[in-house]
Amino acid sequence: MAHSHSHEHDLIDVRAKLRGKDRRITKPRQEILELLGKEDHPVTAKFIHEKLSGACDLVTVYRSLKLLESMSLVKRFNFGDNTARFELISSTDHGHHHHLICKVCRTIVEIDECFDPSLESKIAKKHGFQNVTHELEFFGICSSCQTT
Amino acid sequence: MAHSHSHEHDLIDVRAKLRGKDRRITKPRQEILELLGKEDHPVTAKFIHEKLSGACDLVTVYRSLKLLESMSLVKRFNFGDNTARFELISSTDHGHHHHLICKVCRTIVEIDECFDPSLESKIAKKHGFQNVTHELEFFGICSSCQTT
DNA sequence: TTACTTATTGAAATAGCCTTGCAATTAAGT
DNA sequence: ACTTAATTGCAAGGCTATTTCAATAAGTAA
Repeated sequence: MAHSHSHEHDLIDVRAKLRGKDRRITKPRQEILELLGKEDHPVTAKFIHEKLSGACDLVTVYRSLKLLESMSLVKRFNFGDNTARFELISSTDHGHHHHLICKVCRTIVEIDECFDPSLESKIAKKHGFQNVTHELEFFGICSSCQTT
Repeated sequence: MAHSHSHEHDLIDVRAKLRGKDRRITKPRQEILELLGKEDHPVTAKFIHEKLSGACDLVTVYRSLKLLESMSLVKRFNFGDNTARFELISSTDHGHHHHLICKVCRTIVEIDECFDPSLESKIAKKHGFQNVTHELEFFGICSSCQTT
């Protein structure tokens, strides 16, 4: 999970990565990273902006997330509601995990299971693709939302 | 694939389904269904509107697609570029198949393979969810776009 | 066919997410 | 501190998709 290791360590990584790219460690970026470190599930830019309540502009949140994504520090998810969600990439699962989302209340559950990686390489080979990855999300109705 | 069975048969189904819902078989809806029947891959509302060149308004395309989706005649896909894509649900695979998308040129390849369904039921059971489905898309770099 | 009822359409306006342009600000190196 | 260039805030703009409402057309019944 995103919050399972120390934030200090993360920040050192970030500083190193930023320096190499001629970029700066700014207050908004630090705050966004810190917030993401505390969240268990992917969150929207709007959510981050509200939680940070005035610490920076919403535009800056978007820009920061885009930067952090390009640096592979943050992963972007799309749950089909036209709103991007972002999660800190954890060092344990390299950002690769999936979600189970309630179609009714939009509750998100983190999923560790995945299918056998041979499926991916098989597909890549069959169609001559390289660097094949996948996006997999599960949708259903959570126990609270079931009409029984 | 979407175009693998007769359009006439599809239209009979559509008529029956529409009648039961107190809805009407209009020219735009017929044209959209016909167009989708000819496409091999999911297409955007804008694409449909352009192909139909003035046959109806773009708003009508959106509305029709939403209706057809609610009737399980059309399936909506999301390839992460903030644009919904739509495909006719074929009677052969019940609309369940996946795609391999080139990250560079956005070429789409239809994929028949899928992981073992036991993974889905396992996840559903573990978290107390019902009616669990999944969205799975593969992304990579196609042979034409590889720098080698 | 004609008349009637109501779903559907087109056009313009609106909503929501996200991006861009530019002047003002601030981080980082010297 | 000084300098340089990245970054921010604000306003404006872009794009996908939805809503409103009067006009239109599909389906039904006479």
